[in-house]
Amino acid sequence: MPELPEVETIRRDLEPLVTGRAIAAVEVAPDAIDLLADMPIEALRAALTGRRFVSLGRRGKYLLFGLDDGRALVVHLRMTGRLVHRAAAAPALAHERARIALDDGHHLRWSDMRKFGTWAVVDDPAEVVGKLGPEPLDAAFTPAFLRALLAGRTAPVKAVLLDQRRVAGLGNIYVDEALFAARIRPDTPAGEVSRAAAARLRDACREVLEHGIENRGASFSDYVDGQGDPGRQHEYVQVFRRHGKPCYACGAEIARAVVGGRGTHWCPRCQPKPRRRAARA
DNA sequence: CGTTACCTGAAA
DNA sequence: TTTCAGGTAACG
Repeated sequence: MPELPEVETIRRDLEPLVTGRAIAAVEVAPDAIDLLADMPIEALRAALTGRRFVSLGRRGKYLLFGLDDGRALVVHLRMTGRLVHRAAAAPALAHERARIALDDGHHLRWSDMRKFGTWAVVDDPAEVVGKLGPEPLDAAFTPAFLRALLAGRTAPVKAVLLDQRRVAGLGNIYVDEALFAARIRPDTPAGEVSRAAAARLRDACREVLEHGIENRGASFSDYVDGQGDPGRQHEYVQVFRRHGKPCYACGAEIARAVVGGRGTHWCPRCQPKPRRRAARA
């Protein structure tokens, strides 16, 4: 469900609502064991109850809740996880499986239809996020960095962008949108992306993510923000899930195929196959 | 490297 | 009934 813009929107929503708040109680549904990577529910409850939230950060698609004992609650929403701030008396969310009671009469409610999301309390968030690639909105994500990432690889450029160890935070929506904006076909072998195209792609990644944040995320199905409201970015996508419809730029029919194991959308005219270096006569 | 599994519900 | 889903880890 959530990619960088969706997780960042939730982070910005929740940060002022949880920072400084103490944790009065933690309730986890009995069938929510798989929520926790390694920790028994009782250990989670003991680690959180009585603690105070001191910060809320994000790395890639992870939310990092800093605790006043120096540890951190690290949450990943995977496909359908939701984290919503609600008055304590508010009715349960659909598929609600956990809640954190704050000391101001509100809850952080957790729901997760597909049960893929994870929580972990760790001494150092690097235990979880240490292997991620750079943030695409940081200065370290330069054209030269991206070019080096792609160089020499035969995997589709889309697969490289989706690999969180190489760049952190891009997912299926924003990769398709960035490749459209950069006029690169998603199945192009990464090593065949030209220097100029790689430079366009670097800018395109940043632009689509920034637009996604400005529009508070894309709600194609399950994503909601920290208040439980959908975003608007799905109204502005150029190619994602638009297969069979006309390209806004040229009118050609948007195509769909599986690339890198994921449903992939592109404009066959705006994103032509790269011109192979002419064979020597 | 690509494929499969994890789980549930909506859409085709 | 079958396919598909915004993610990732574990396979071969």
